[in-house]
Amino acid sequence: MSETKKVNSCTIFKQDCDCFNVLTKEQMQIVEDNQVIVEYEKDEIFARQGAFASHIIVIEEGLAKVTYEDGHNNLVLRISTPGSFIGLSSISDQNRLFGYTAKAYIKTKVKLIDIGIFISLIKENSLFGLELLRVMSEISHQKNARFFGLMHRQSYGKLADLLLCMSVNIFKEKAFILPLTRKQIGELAGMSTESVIRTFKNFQEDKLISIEGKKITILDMEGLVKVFETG
Amino acid sequence: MSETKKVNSCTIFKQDCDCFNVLTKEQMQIVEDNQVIVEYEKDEIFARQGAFASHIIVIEEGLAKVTYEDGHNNLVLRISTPGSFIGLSSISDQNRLFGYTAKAYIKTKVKLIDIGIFISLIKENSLFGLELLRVMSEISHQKNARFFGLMHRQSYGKLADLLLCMSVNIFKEKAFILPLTRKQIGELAGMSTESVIRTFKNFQEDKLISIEGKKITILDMEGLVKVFETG
DNA sequence: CGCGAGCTTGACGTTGTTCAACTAGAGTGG
DNA sequence: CCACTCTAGTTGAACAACGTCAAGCTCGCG
Repeated sequence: MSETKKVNSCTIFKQDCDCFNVLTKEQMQIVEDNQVIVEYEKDEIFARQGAFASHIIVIEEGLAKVTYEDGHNNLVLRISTPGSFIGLSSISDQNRLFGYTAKAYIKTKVKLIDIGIFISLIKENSLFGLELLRVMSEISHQKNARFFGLMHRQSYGKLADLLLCMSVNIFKEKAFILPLTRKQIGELAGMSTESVIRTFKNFQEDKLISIEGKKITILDMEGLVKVFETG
Repeated sequence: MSETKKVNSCTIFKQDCDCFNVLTKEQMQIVEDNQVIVEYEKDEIFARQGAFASHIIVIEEGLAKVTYEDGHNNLVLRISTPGSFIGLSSISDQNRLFGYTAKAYIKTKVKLIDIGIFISLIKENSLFGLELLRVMSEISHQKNARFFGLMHRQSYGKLADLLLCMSVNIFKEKAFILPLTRKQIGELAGMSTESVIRTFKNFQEDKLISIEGKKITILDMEGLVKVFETG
């Protein structure tokens, strides 16, 4: 009853959308004629909060983090994996500014689509707009779940959540190489670097996971789920 | 530099949208022929997370809270004031379920629009869809700012934020009657009832505000802003 | 008049941050 | 090839902010 779903609350999800499928052949051609593929290196910023959003960005390959900042602190809104959009929410900003910053965790290839063209496609093809509404809605749900987790869970639960999400949603393996530093993991889970380390240590002592450098192996999936649910 | 904007981070904002203005006279007529006005009493729930969203809801009068729940805990996503939509994100959910719960803080009048009709309007009129994208985008920005605040501020800052937002965005007065219990204020600001009380007490001792029952008067706006910025 | 919800206060415990020190490994340049 | 440095990771100790608990209080209402 109280458990509506077993969804985990991370916002690191693969969001494949059919948006472009609803375009006509001609419209698709317009997109293809006006898109640019760019590759960014690790740690490069390819969308900066407050800057003019001249393009809609679609991640092709790689991994990026999307953060909201204010100079002192920053909050990771989500992780973007191939297929996800960056800058959708700028479509409607009257100034067309990015509402957040996107930075490559690893070498990341993105597709840039001119925002003017993108908007004209929305105006021409209402189904395209509807699909985009679907995407934004999905992002919104994910964000709600993510923030719910960040607010109401404590470190054990948050970190278990993150590991489960990485394993289940991103890598689809029980063992995976996490290309993030402890610090980055910390900001993702909303906790300090030290707490991440200590919690990892406890997880290892409890035989839930094993860690060798950046390689994390989930030894006891059920146990970790239990921590996620109760922590 | 580091202060990009002076925006306060609450998600209790008035979100008036021109969505319906882009409809043709005929389309507007369809909306009007298919809308129902309903009034809910204080504490009544008019949208329940996980339930079928048969209608899009527009707040006409009153004040409501939108929460994300999981049985044990709940997280206030935003406060809805007249003009705001509830259920927009269900448009695109394939099951058309509400992603959150909406509950009236006070007597609240809402307009219900059949979701099927709403969607057909989006399909017919791409400008309508674009406007809705604009709204969702706005909600998204507000949510980012809100959670940024909830995550990175401590109780003083969060409560100062809330009071400023109430005063500036909702009531547009330095003195206003907050129709919420301490507990409700607490869940809004992400803190315990007791912490709300203690913080209020401190604010009064510092001559920032005065409180008589539910009536709150901001005595020192600048001081409160300072607390908001530094706390 | 008495009940109960909301409010207030104090004491206490705990989580998790912060700080500081130390280690390990990866580059770098003489 | 060996200091030298820099980053990332690790550990311990101290501390602070908050939540929790428990107890009284107050006020509105039946």
